[in-house]
Amino acid sequence: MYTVKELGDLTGLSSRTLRYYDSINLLSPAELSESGYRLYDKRSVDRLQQILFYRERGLPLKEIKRILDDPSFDEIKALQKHRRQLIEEQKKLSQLISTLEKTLIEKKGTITMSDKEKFEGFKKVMVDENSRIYGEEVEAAYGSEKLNKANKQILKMSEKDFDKWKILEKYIISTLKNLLERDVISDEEKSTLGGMHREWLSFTWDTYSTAMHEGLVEMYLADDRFKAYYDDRAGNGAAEVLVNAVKVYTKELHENQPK
Amino acid sequence: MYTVKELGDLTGLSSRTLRYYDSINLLSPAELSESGYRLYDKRSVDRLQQILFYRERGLPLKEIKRILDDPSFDEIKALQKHRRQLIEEQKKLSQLISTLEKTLIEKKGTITMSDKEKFEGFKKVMVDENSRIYGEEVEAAYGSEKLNKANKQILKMSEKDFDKWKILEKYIISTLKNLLERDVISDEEKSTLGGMHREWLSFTWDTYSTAMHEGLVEMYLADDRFKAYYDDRAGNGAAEVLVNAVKVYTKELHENQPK
DNA sequence: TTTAAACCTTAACGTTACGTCAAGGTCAAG
DNA sequence: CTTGACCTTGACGTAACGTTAAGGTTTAAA
Repeated sequence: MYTVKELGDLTGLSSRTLRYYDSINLLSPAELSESGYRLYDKRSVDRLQQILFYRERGLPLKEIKRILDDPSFDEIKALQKHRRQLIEEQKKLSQLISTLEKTLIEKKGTITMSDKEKFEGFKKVMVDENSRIYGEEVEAAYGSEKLNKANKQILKMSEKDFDKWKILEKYIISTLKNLLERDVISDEEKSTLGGMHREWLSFTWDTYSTAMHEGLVEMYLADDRFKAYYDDRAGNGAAEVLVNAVKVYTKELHENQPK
Repeated sequence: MYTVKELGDLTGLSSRTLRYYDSINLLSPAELSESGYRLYDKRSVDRLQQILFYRERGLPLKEIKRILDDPSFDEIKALQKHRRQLIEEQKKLSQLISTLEKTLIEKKGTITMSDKEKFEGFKKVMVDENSRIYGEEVEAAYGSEKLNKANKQILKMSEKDFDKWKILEKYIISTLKNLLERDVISDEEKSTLGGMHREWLSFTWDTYSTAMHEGLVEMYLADDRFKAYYDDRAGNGAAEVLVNAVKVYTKELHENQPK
């Protein structure tokens, strides 16, 4: 049995918040002590965990209450949905960090960003409760129209992404080809190429670190298969140029001389 | 020049929000049209981007205004701080997903969780404007490698994912090869390797628990075929290094104690 | 050329999810 | 037996908008 303070410390919530949740009947204590203290038990704790997962996803408390109090509520399915949503959220964050890093480099004067690019990653992950948790019921009731629309959007998106991914790769290779014909390559050009490669990478890697990026391209050199891939497509020495470009790019991310 | 709606569409904000930001002097339009329409220019757009980065980190608008209006405000430094903070946020999310996955496994009846474990990852990332100004090295030390993404398994493994899977495996092996040539391997490096292995694993495993992860790598040692697989590719003793690395990684996950 | 849709404006009230007193009761430790 | 850290129920405050109302402007089509 936990008191409000204890449960608050456990979860990071304030006592006031727990009292508020009681007042709106979102989370009532298991019982009251003789002197009227709220006492929470294991079941409350589990319910609170669910509440916080939903809250983390940005659902209003009223909606959370509706969902949790629904007799057909399926805890496991809800948790799986949470996981998908959080993974989406993580993607958004990665995107945001990527936008931020691009901005950083832009401020240092080597690239320019479109206004649209400046806000990639900010927009909210869509929270559509109806389309999955009660997927079957919704479909039964309203036909599969709404559901299909949602699903189609995901498919369409990834198809588009896939195209973008391939285009980006082609672009990298043609840039490499261009640069190989030149005697001198400026750091700016290298950084731009490194950034392109990073963007290409971000389609397949959800998390990014400069160390890992450098490690990957170093592997390009060590592994003949990868080296051959770039050399074949863009010309001899292409892999080396790319590795060098990525290093310039990651170095710029770490340094902080303005302009 | 953008009107409210246009800027709103660009950023994902509502017109009302932009009008509100104007009313509190957080973001004023560059000028007003003849008929009184708000018109935003490039400078507004850049300022708005900064505002949104701060907002994403959870700072109250009043504080954001104070920071941006401070004459000593350094845009580049601010962006770098955003980056560190967002990476921190990413870490929290990974932790949360891990908690969620543990909960899922618990619900399926194979493990039990302490009440404390049930809330790991919920607590807010500290938003401390003043601390950590001198933390550039910290950033280098804990890159986001450790922050692995959970299961891609939701979707069937696409061609794209399959490539990533193979690249990741190559990368693990080349890291192993590197580490084998060294006398001392830090816990950081081990943990990073363990995290990579987990990410690799997540392509084929639906759910994750540290116990399962440990169990799997222990099997690597017991089963000669697995041991040979890594030893052949990365050198003698590679399997042991990997097992050790995974143990460091899972231990860190349990202790929730970075560094 | 007019007319309807889709913008824009200010003003004002509503809402969510709490924070913050205030005034008082309870409990374990010293 | 007193002190300090808890707890209680109000009740008002607040941040960051959403929403509605009442009306003016722009644009593109009929």
